[in-house]
Amino acid sequence: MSFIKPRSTATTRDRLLTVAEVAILDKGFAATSIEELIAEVGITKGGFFYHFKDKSALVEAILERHLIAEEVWLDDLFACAAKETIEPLAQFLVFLRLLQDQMAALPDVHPGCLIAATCFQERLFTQTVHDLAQQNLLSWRTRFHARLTAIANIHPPRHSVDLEAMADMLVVLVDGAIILSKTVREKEVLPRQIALYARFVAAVFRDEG
Amino acid sequence: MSFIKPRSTATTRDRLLTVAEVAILDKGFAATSIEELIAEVGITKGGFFYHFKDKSALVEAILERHLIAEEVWLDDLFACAAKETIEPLAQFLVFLRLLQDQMAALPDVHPGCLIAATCFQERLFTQTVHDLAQQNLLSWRTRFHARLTAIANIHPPRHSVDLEAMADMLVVLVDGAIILSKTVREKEVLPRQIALYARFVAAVFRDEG
DNA sequence: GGTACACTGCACCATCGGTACAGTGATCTG
DNA sequence: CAGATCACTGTACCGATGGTGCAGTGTACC
Repeated sequence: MSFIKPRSTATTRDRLLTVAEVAILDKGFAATSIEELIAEVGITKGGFFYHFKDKSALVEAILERHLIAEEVWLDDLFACAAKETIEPLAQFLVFLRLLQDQMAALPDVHPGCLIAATCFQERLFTQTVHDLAQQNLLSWRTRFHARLTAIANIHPPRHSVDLEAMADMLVVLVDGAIILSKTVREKEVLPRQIALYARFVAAVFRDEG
Repeated sequence: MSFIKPRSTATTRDRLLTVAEVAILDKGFAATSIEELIAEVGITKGGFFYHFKDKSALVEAILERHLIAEEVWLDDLFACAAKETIEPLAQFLVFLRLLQDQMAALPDVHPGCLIAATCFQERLFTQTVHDLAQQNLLSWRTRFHARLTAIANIHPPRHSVDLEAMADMLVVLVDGAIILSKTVREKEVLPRQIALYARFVAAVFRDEG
């Protein structure tokens, strides 16, 4: 008596991804059961395994979607910053300001970071999942390293610094701040760390005065 | 036919803690089964539940032990730094150098952070576990905030900075760097971030010249 | 000699991830 | 309009794992 008509795959699969992403960030991967996900979406177990061959494949799909969305998000933020100024340092500082504002505007403590979550549960995930996580972080590194190099060409750094480490520092700060803010339950931690990073960047590159 | 004679509780319990800590850092909490732990230690399931009422109690005990050990470790590092100089800024920079060296000396990628691991698996642990994690991070904040305040009293900061955020920054960098280094599998990430933090501290407080 | 400690050994339960597969209504294709 | 394909349903079942309960047992301490 299936009075519920089949929905398009895209919709059901996407709803599954969204529901799972929220649940995993909220409770952790291991604490999120397939049964609870299908109950929320309104399908059966068979339906779940029709879309994903196992729980790890679900995480792969979430991560893939997340990676694309994050790239778009960062591109947008940089595009916004580019509207204000074309000067590389100023532009980067505007970008950081926008990032900080968005993090400050979150209603609650940041929901968490999928990449960090996968990193502490090594054996629960396939190699593909870890590869996607790696790809994600390296993309941040490359992106910011390019910006910093461009800045350094115009503003010779006052203190000799490792630009790659400085690029890494932003993603490191964001992930670390999420951990700290979740653990001590203070939502201000993340925007404050971004602000401090901006100070650092300014201190290194801003011309004397 | 119990030909294996009972060992003292302290020993068995402690061995359980050590084996579990290594396994959890290596594979994650969910992927670490009680069965595998007792096999390694050489006791039965009944023996395990004699010591810990459940898996979460095991993590509580590991965290409690870890907290104490970490305090001792940091105290030692500061004591070492204090032998070199009594000047607060120089002392803090020596401490950071020691921390960096120790992290650089690790044979492999840092094994991970228990606190971070618990933070992304919220529902798997009791409130006590989360409270212990919070206590641990707040202890870092307090410790470093006191140092930075002492430094700021002597060396008025060149750039106005949020000293609490700067104190948080160290623990944030360490946790974040562990995530990055584990994910991209580069062990240099952690010492490099500590070095960069030291640069930042120096840039903020070091007198002109 | 008695008691507490630190277990053993075994039986058993519920949950959960995962498999297998037959069937079914809606939709697309020629 | 027939037939194929899609997106599932429904059911039955399996193994691993966390966890319970409890009686018994060798050792150490008082």
